[in-house]
Amino acid sequence: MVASPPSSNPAAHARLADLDAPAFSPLYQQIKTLIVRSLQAAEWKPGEAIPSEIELASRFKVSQGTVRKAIDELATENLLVRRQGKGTFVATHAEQNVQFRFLRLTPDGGEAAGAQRRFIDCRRLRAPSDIARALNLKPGDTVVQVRRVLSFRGSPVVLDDIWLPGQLFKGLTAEKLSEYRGPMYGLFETEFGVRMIRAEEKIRAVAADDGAAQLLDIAMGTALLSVERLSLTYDDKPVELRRGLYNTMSHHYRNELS
Amino acid sequence: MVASPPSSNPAAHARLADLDAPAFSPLYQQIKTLIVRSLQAAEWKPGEAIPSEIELASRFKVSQGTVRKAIDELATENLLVRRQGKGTFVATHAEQNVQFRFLRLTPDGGEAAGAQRRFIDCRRLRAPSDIARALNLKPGDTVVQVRRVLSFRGSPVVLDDIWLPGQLFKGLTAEKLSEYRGPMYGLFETEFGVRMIRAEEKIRAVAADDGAAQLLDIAMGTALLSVERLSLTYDDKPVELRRGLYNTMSHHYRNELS
DNA sequence: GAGTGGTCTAGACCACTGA
DNA sequence: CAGTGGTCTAGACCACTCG
Repeated sequence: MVASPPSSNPAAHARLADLDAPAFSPLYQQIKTLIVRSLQAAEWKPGEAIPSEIELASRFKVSQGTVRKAIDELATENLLVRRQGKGTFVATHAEQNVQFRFLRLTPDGGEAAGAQRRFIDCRRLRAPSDIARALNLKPGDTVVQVRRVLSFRGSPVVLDDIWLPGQLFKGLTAEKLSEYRGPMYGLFETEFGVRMIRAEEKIRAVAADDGAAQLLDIAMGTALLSVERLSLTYDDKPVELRRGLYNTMSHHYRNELS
Repeated sequence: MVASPPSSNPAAHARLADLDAPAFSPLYQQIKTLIVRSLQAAEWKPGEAIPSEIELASRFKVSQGTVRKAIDELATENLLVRRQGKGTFVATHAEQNVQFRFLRLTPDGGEAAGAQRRFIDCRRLRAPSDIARALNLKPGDTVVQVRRVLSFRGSPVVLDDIWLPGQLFKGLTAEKLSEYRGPMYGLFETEFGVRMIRAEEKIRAVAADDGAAQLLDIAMGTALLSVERLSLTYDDKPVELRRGLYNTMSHHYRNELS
């Protein structure tokens, strides 16, 4: 792999000497990078199987163990999913079992129920400066703004305002959003080829303003959770900014620390 | 290790046949369990080095690779910390660099500053029923309750109410809390031998009541983040319940999703 | 230089899946 | 049954730390 002589063991670290003064990078890291590139180039699509470890090992001219270590890390980063006996698959948001992978809201009682979605708005506009900055766009670039409400057992609980780079989401309409079954990020994958890899959230407590109060069917001034999410795709490129208001009367945001 | 013949490779899986109908458990999992037991028994204390991989391998009669895999997982679970060239160490809260490992509050500007602590109260009492339930205590067991305020740059930001099982925290006083330099969990480790391994948080938005408003120097009714944390030690045994109120005017709770 | 963790290989065998 | 990932071993060598 990567300009390495075809010989065996000792060659692995020889790469170090080839270059000027590069940071040393283990083989399995380089393999990781190559695999991510293939994912990025959609050589294998979400939900599909990638080549077997043995095949990848022979392709990259390294041992199976090295490929294993690379895949192991990609699996713990949730980019890949291993299934014993079947293969290794590209992770996807478009599956039932991983629904709401990014939604940390849980009913106080315990059992998570399905959500009803209602799309209030979907329009294209020039990005406000704060949005543009967060999404790494030039001022004046167009963004798609989506506004929606999530309800559980008939009660509105979440009000989301979502901004997406217009460049990447050409042809996104309220109709498409409404028609699609499954999580929104699934639609983004299949329709626009945009995969959300990870996200950073900033959480605050705020008082409901008039508009939020009406849409969430609560009194103005009610304390709400404000969740600002920046979603990133490969190479940590930001592709979604989302501002959510959560009514936490009968739900809570759960988090695990370790 | 574990009733295994001293022979080499094929013996590893023989354990499967030894027992009735046990769930198959890989060797490295069993090693993990043994290491955790030693941690639990304080055979190695927080901050200390555990034996080298080679030594553990010979002790458990397995290969170094198997020990490595066990330690790898314990390291990603933050029970151990690897330091190349030096050894593997028992993770600890009593260190500068991991201060606030469990406090996800960040100033909006960016730079995290040191916190000033002020202890308002530290008393022993019979556990209220909800506290007892959460901590897995019998009704009527005594708990230690601590109330404190954290300030940043002179402004009060966090009001914490903390409940601890009285059984485990004999002799905990406001004075000890005030005197101790470093994070509270560091004191718990060194003074009481209680190690916080992981925690679950439930987050809500609430309105400040009179008492909280005064202590946090804000108007009554201000929206606050309510963070209820249940901290667990080995074997997922709950050892702390904490109810925090965070003023998020100039700070936010940050979270990473993946 | 000795001792530690980190990387890499090669090969054996086990567990699971699906044709 | 063949093919996949999962476990385990043994041995070599590299990178880092510290005396």
